[in-house]
Amino acid sequence: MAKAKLPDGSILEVADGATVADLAAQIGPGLARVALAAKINDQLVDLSTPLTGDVTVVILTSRDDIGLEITRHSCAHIMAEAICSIWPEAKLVYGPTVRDGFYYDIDLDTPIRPEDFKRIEQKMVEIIKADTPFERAEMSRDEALQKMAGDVYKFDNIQNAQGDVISFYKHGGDGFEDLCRGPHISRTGSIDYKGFKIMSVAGAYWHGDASQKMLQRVYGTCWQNKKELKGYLHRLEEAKKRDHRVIGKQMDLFSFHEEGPGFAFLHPKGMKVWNGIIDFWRDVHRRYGYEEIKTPIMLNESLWHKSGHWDNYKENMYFTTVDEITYAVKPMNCPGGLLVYNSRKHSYRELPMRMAELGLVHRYEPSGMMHGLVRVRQFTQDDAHIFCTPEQIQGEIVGVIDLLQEMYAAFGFEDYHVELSTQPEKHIGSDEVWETATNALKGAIEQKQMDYQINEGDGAFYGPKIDFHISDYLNRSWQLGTIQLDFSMPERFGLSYTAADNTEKTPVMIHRAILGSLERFMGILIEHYAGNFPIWLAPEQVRVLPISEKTNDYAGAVLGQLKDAGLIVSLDTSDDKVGAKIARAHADKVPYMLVVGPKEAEAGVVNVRMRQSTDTKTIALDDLISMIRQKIADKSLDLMI
RNA sequence: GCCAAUGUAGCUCAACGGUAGAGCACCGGUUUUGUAAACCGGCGGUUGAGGGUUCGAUUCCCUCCGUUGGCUCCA
Repeated sequence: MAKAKLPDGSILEVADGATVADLAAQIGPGLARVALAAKINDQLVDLSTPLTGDVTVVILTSRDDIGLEITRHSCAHIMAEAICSIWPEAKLVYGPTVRDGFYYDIDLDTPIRPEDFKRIEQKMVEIIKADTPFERAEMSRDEALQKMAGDVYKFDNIQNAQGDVISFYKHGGDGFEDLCRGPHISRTGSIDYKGFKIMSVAGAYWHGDASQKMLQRVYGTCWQNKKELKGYLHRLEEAKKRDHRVIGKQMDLFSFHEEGPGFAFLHPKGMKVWNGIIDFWRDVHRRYGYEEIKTPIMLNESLWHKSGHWDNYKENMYFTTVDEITYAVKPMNCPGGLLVYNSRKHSYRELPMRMAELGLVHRYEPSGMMHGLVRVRQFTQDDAHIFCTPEQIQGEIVGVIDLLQEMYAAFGFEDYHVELSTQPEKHIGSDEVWETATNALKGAIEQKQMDYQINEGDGAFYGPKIDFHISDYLNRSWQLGTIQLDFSMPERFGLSYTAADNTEKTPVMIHRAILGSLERFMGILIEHYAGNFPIWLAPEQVRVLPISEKTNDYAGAVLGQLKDAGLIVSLDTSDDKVGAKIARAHADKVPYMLVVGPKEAEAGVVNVRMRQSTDTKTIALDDLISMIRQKIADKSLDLMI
């Protein structure tokens, strides 16, 4: 007899060699029907796995995240079979699950087009309806290699596979078989044939290596049922509405033009948001002891030879020649900052020196890389370079993290993750210096009690770094802040300071950015707020809406007072009814709408309506002004008055 | 850059091998309006650019440019 301990603590005895499916049936016919796979002693297995001895068993259904993932993986196999049945020459490469679905990489010379999705889906429905079992077959690695000797992709997969036992799964009437670790659902019919959809096809290099063959990656999504699928498709539609490119157009914040691909044009309203961000940024940096500098956007090419950018970064740079002198448009601000440092001698008493720069940089990006404001060819970095002694490193890093946390909190970003990248193979500087520097970074993160992930060998060639990442609404991860230690530049540029013992020493240089690229940050902010900027950042804070022309004079007076109070305000004197004016103000995402008619004019008050609310409140204008000003000063995320 | 898709009025989208159409926006008029869109009229397009096929191309084909979704990269 085998003893199975279940999640509720109970122990069920089953005949030795009985399968998980048998166990599920013993627990109840309902469970048997929805069971997809199981965990035995925390190991994922198929329902057909026999039970022996004392084990803990968790039976997984599509309600479990893992159950759904297994379903998706099985769905990927079914799609692979469908594709192979349509294009027999297709070679399967690799088909994992991803968030919300799965993909399968396929080597096939005929392009798979969106028009083909329907017939692939139809074939998949047939396979699901045929309800054939997934059957696992195991063999040794050598046997598997021999079996797949003619298939470069599967042969490669087997070589990369972990463990000594290699498994294959078979399903379908034609005996479709694929190398796979498993587990899988027990029958193809367990998938709801209305619960999946093929989403897109894209190119993907084998092993993600641009020198390898471009494969076709077919993406699909799969859910418990039709309703869940529809919910997912609906969420995608909603996410599209939040896309900063869409909102940017709607709200007239910025635009792009063919004349300058990857160069953003900020419109008046976009500039209001931009200036709101940098006013705050300057205030914070002043408080944290930074000085601000500004360096030219192009500098003599020779400087970039000296800095090492010519050797390491030339492909991403723009150049221009005037009077036979070649200038490089700066892709980074550091060389300019170094020239500023070197413009006079420095004493140890001045350190740490924190020099900030909102530097406009240009980086040539391959055309396929560009994406709205978040991936551009020209952007403004909120850069700073800190020059300090080795002993000061950790304290400075902690200071940067403090500053960063204060800024992120003001924008309401709670969810970000930290990555520490360590010494890469190709690097400069001794192992000792790297260790000291890496420990300083680690020490600072630990001192701040932050969780972090280590990216071994992912540092820059000149030093280790810490990166701060956040996810946008479409779940793409973006790097915002970065703190990088640099051992290369101070030496290349012969930086020095006079130490207490009157010797000349080389300072340590820390590069850091908090928001990263202001353009990108603005894009992320737009999505984060869905265009509903908090009052302190809103490109239009208040709009006055007179009921009719008869109240235009009073509305004008209200407008004047709001302007005098320093608020960004406008007046809608169009010949529309107030309902239309309100609808338009909502579309423009204006935080406060002031409706004024004869009643308000008589009493000298305003009727306030807040964005995202249908409540209204009548209030004296002076009171409203002081409340709004308070909210701006507090950077309040709440509009309620 | 690579793979695929795509480009029609300021915006969102129709149509089609035979002279391009709607809604919103804009302009003019009527209305003087009370909390998410009053009514009437008008303006607006060498259909991304350039070639080719054709009696005829916005439609089919090619090249280029932009954009979108991915892949590598990174702020």
